[in-house]
Order: sequence, then C-alpha cells, then structure tokens
Amino acid sequence: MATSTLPTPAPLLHSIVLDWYREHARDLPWRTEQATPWAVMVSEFMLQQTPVKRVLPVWALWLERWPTPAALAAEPAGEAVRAWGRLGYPRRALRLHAAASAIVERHGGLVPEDHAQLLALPGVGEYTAAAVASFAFKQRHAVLDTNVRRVLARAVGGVEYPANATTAAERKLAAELLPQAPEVAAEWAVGVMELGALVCTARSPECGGCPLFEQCAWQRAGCPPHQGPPRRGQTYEGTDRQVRGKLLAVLRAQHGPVRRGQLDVVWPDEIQRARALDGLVSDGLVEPLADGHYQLPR
DNA sequence: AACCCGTGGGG
DNA sequence: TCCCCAAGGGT
Repeated sequence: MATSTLPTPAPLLHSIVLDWYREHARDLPWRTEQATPWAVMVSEFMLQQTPVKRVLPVWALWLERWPTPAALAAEPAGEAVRAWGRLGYPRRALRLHAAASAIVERHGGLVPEDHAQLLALPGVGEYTAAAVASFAFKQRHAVLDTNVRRVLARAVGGVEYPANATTAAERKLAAELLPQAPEVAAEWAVGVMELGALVCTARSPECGGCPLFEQCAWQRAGCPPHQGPPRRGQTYEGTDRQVRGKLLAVLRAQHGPVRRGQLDVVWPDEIQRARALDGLVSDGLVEPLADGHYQLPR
C-alpha cells in the first residue's frame, strides 16, 4: 500500500497546509484573479533561480509592455534580453521570447492548458509545466520545486535536505500526496511551496512557527544534520559566467551596435573574454555584425 | 549524470 | 566578510 509510507494521513496534511496558506500567503501579483496565464508563465520563467523580491518590479514592467505572448513575439529577442535586466541567466529571456513565438504559432496566441503542450515550449521543463497548469489553470499536477522538495524531505523523509537531483521516489510521493479535486490540488501545490519559502527554509527554518511541527519526521528524528554528499556550491568569481555577465551588461546598456573595444575593456584575459563572447553568440544572446560591432539579437 | 548558465541579498 | 542559495532548464 503506497500510502502506508506516510506517517501522517494525507487529508490531515492537506487541511493543515491549506489553513496555514489561507492565513499566511503573500499577496503576490501573479496570484491574483486578474493574472492571466501569460502573466503566470512570465512569473515562472523569472522565478527560475531568482528570488521573488527581485522579480516583482521586472515582472510588472514586462507585463505592462507585453501583456500577451503576441506582443512579445512581435519584438526582437534582444528587447526581451534588455528588459530582463539583471535578473540573471539571460538565456531565460531568450527562451521566454521563443516560447511566446511558439505560443503564437502553435496555439493561436493563447498559453496552452495542456501539460504536454506546455512542456514542449522552450524554457518550460518539468517544474514550469506543472506550475503553469496548476496555478494558471487549476489542474491537478505534482509541482516539485526546491521548496516542495525540501518540505517533503523534512516533513515526510525526516532529513534536512533532499538529494541533489529529483528522484523517482520524490515524484511518487508528491503524486501520492495530491488531493483528488483539481482546485484543491492546485491550492495544496502553492501552499506547500509557500510553506517552504516562508517557514521551512533552507538556511534557518522557523520550526517553532511551522504548522507541520507536530507531524514533521525531521523533528521527530531530532533534526539530524545533512548527511549525504555535500551540496556543491557553485563558484562564480573568475568564471565564464561572470565574464558573460559583464559583456552582456555593456550590450544591454547600449541601444545600437557596440564596438569590439567597448567589450574588450570589461575583462583582461583575452582568451577567456573571447570564449565568453563566442558563447554568447552561439547561445543567440549576442549578434556579431560584419564590421566588428556587436548588438543584442534582432 | 554532471555541468553550465547571472545576480544579488541575507545569515 | 564570506558563503549559501534562490518557484530550473538544457545539454
């Protein structure tokens, strides 16, 4: 029996999390009634590895300028990269632009409701497809992001952190925990995520204020510290990523073509600088011109 | 599967 | 200060 692995009956977990969410949820603009599926999708792209606080202002400007996929698709990809600003991982801007184009071409300009069609869009992976289907269309999907994985690892698994990569066991557990009614499942999904974001945080969880304190397997086990392989921190200083960031910052600030010399000054190592620029070009983030100039893609 | 991809804030 | 990590996706 699958549910026998749960220390707490699922319906109890549901009511606890839903009650907590209804009282403590942040009122984020992409959660309002008037938020369109496109607005939800834009938020999900921006929230991939970028904190809510930094996303908020960019999201608002973005939707004011491009309220529909067609509006974004009608502009050069470089405008999306520019408007992305300093959210980080600018390939997401490129993919969001490509997703908008695909939505116009394949789906008549409307964000598709079907999970498989969402998953087929550029930049939409397992998490984002489930998130859009759940949050925008109130469907029943397991939404497994870093917050949910951490909550389940602790509350059910009894460990401090989940594995580095999502496992089949996690997917199975998340599917088992889904409430049957789609609307309830959708609220459960966002509720667990919110709990992970506000209470069951990675660094210093506020277990004293956690609604799941009494049923938490990690608490029962005495909050044992993380055991497995170290969660590798990603170095940044001196990497190609840093160089790419500096190069792209120059191109974002300038509206027309940029001379090669303006790019050369951002990084002393010529080899690495060239490699980073080549990478940006091959990624489609930068367009080389014939006369030694560069610009954001058109 | 492991690695690459930006940026900034909080503990 | 320094380090961790933040609603991941693609290869």
